[in-house]
Amino acid sequence: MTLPDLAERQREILRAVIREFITTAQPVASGALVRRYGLPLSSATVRNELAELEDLGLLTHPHTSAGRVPTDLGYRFFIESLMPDPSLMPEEQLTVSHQFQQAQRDTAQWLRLAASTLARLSAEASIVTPAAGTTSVLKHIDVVPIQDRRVLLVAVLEGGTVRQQLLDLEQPALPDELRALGQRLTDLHHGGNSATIANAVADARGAARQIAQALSRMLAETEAARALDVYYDGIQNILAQPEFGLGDPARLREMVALLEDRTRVTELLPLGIGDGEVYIAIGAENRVEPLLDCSLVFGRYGGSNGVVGYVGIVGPRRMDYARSIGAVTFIGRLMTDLVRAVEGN
Amino acid sequence: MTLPDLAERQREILRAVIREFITTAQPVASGALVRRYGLPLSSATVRNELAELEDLGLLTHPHTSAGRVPTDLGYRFFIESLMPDPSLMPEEQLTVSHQFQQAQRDTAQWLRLAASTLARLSAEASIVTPAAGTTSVLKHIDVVPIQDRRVLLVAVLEGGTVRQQLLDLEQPALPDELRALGQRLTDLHHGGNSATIANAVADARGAARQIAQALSRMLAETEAARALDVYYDGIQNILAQPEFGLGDPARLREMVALLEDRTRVTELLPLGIGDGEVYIAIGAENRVEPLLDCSLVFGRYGGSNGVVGYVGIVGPRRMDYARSIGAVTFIGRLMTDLVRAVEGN
DNA sequence: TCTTAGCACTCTCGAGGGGAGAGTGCTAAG
DNA sequence: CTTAGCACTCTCCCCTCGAGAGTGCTAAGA
Repeated sequence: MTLPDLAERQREILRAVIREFITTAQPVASGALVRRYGLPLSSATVRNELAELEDLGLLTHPHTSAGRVPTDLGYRFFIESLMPDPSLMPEEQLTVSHQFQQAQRDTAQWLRLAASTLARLSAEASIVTPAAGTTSVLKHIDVVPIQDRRVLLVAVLEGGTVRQQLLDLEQPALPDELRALGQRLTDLHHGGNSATIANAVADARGAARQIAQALSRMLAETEAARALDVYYDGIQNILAQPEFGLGDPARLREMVALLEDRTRVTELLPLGIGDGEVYIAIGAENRVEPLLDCSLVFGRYGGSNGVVGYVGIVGPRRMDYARSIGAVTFIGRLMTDLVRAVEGN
Repeated sequence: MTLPDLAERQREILRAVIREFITTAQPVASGALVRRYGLPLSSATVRNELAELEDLGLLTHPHTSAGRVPTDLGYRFFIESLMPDPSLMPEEQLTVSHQFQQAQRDTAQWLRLAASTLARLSAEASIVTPAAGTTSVLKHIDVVPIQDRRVLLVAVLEGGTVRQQLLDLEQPALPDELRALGQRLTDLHHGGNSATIANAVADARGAARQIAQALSRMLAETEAARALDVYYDGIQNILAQPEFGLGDPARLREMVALLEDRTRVTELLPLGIGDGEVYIAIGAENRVEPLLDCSLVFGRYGGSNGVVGYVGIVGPRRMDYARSIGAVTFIGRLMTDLVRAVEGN
């Protein structure tokens, strides 16, 4: 589907239709366009242009005597060649950056903040996944004594994730011994992943062996659980959309169920896109059933060595694309900076 | 408001009305009761009894020719003296315990699992807060080198929370030095809180001083941020309730907004209750505006030394209280066990 | 005294029927 | 090429009305 060429006046009118529809959620009438956008034309002329835009597939009619509504192609055209600069206002950028700096420097909090900020900026629902590579790489291991044989394993992974796990040692150990053990294991397994650590288990004995086993399993589980570690926010914004709030409640429920089900949300991620790119799926372009009436705007962020995460927005087709793209781009950049900082690049 | 005494037949009828209303969400007719519960009575007799229950304030009428609906007092009576044993089935308990054991032993994951399990068991929305004392107490500190002057501070707190923060040291340090520093700081500040560590800052120099400052601030922030660390799940279940789905969409939105706003959710927590108790607010009994048509079922869990968290369910007045209470009690007990394990008791 | 059949009465809910209003498409004139 | 004018269409809201469900009351029966 290639995008048609349009005369400047038609571009102007299409832009106005989409702007109007985005704010009112009502089919746009020719008269309203003339009135509200001060076009130097009569409504009849506008009607002729609208009819032509409809022939080109950019607009539709809900029924004969209703105003015009953009089609998916219409939105696409808008995004490709009519949209204003989507950058956030400098003040907004500053405010958001400031919030991220003020947040405790903790990955989970950053992710939560990213999700809530995206939701607030776009007034839609947001999705954020943690940055992670395809395999988890160990950076540091620490063994914290809890009570005689019981210890807490704390593992810092490449990318800044921190994992913890309780473990009951076969033999009791003194805090100093545990400390030394943590140090030795860090030296030994630094840079290792689930597989390499599993290989090294054979060479170890006693507590070191036990911990290495636990570590290997933990890293494997981390990779498996990664898919489930998804942050979302702004479901209330979906409920506020007139097209969803007034429509079929079962459909609405399905949408929310999809967002809440962390195993399914990951189906939405545009795994193919590159850094800095923005992926946009309009309406039926995304394949997930309950979201056929929704649009997705996703960005990717991440560090150098294949460590990537996604930030995205889910809203009605009628969403403010410029704003969403601006928000996704900006938050994505912010998250990239944070990941890079933790990585040490 | 004291609860009235009822004859056995009235108790039977009230129980049937509530059971029926919970499943159908429709006003209950006298005829339907006779038909569906095999009462050895005519509908006229049941009508007389219903009228009396209404006089006692346990039931109401939406309008003259409609069936009966329980009042808040009716639900309260049901919970106090009509409800069956709320314990979950042994198989369910086993399944859930198993899931918790299988989960990675990670506090955040446990909390998430608790929220989703509660939501699934009760088919309502759930809220879970992490276990935390009124002040954060340090248990272990670790300094992980990232890149020359940049380090990652990892602090393990009493109760199993793990906090992390990036820090740029004034002077570069070797990994071994950092390791020793972590060890020294752990020995020094173990058992300390934000205030005691702040006091000790004056005595320290260089990196130790910098880290102590960061630690103190981190602990203070942790206490402040605790209120924001809330897990919820099952919003889709709220949307599935006919009383909310078909009603005012703005009202529905307010409810979801309340759940999503972590600063406000904490207003729902029954700070006064004891361990093992279950707090139940029916309808208008809870003070939070958008939830006047909802009931809350909350439990408290926690360790010995004032470290407590909350698990709860939010649903329509018409919720299955036995099931909700059973779920809250069971998950609360599970969480208590987990916290105790991390504490080392 | 308790139970129940019978019946009048009330209220909701859904279907059907205009009428107003908004908006279009077309035609013909400027 | 633009635009005024007009017939036509479709939605939406309001009204009505009948069917159905359910109650409250009364009077008869056990």
